[in-house]
Amino acid sequence: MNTIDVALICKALRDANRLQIIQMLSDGEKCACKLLEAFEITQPTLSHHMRVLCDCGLVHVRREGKWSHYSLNCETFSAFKGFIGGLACCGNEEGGCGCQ
Amino acid sequence: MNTIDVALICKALRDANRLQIIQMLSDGEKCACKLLEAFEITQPTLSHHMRVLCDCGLVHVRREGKWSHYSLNCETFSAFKGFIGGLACCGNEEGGCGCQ
DNA sequence: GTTTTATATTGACATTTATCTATGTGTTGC
DNA sequence: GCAACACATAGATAAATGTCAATATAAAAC
Repeated sequence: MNTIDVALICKALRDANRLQIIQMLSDGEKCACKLLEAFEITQPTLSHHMRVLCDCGLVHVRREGKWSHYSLNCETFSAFKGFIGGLACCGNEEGGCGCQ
Repeated sequence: MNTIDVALICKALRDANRLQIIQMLSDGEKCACKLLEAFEITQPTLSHHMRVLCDCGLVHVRREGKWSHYSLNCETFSAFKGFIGGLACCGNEEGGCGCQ
């Protein structure tokens, strides 16, 4: 997974509602109707959010009759977690680039 | 760290340039001039990006004379990694919400 | 077949945002 | 003090985006 892919996923997660959707899906597969109950948004807006989440590969949809069941796409999500988790952060306060 | 904070950070990381800046800072502290060399953007644009990264708490700036040295803010960044890493994803393909 | 139900698509609109040019601020060196 | 340097801020603009109302699609129920 490269920077572009990660940026696409972050772009999808920049919305607090979508982030909360991911949190809910992390608990297990949910259908659109259940997700809709949890938010103060209209149905088309939720549909739009789910499309964004699916487009970046973070979420998978399983259609069954008139229901749409959404779940996290493990492969993409794990790769994303790996990228973020792989970034170091501690022990780099001083003497980096050699300016001055 | 709650959903709002994480969404703010994702909002900051939604830009591929900023994500790459984080990647560079993950390697150690860098001054603005070194960062600028790595991108095809103007100085004010870089300054804007750094402000966004600082505002969400992800990056720390150390001013020294006329130089600005940027580094990852370990505390915020670790909390973010913890949030993302803590989201489960596997083994939830079936039977979630009880629809139907 | 008609109605209801679950979800998706379209089109519009206000807000946000990435980028630029121009300018300001603060520091260093002469 | 003055010029050069590193960086920040202000203002403008085009593009992206979250949201909604209206409508379409597609399955289920009758």
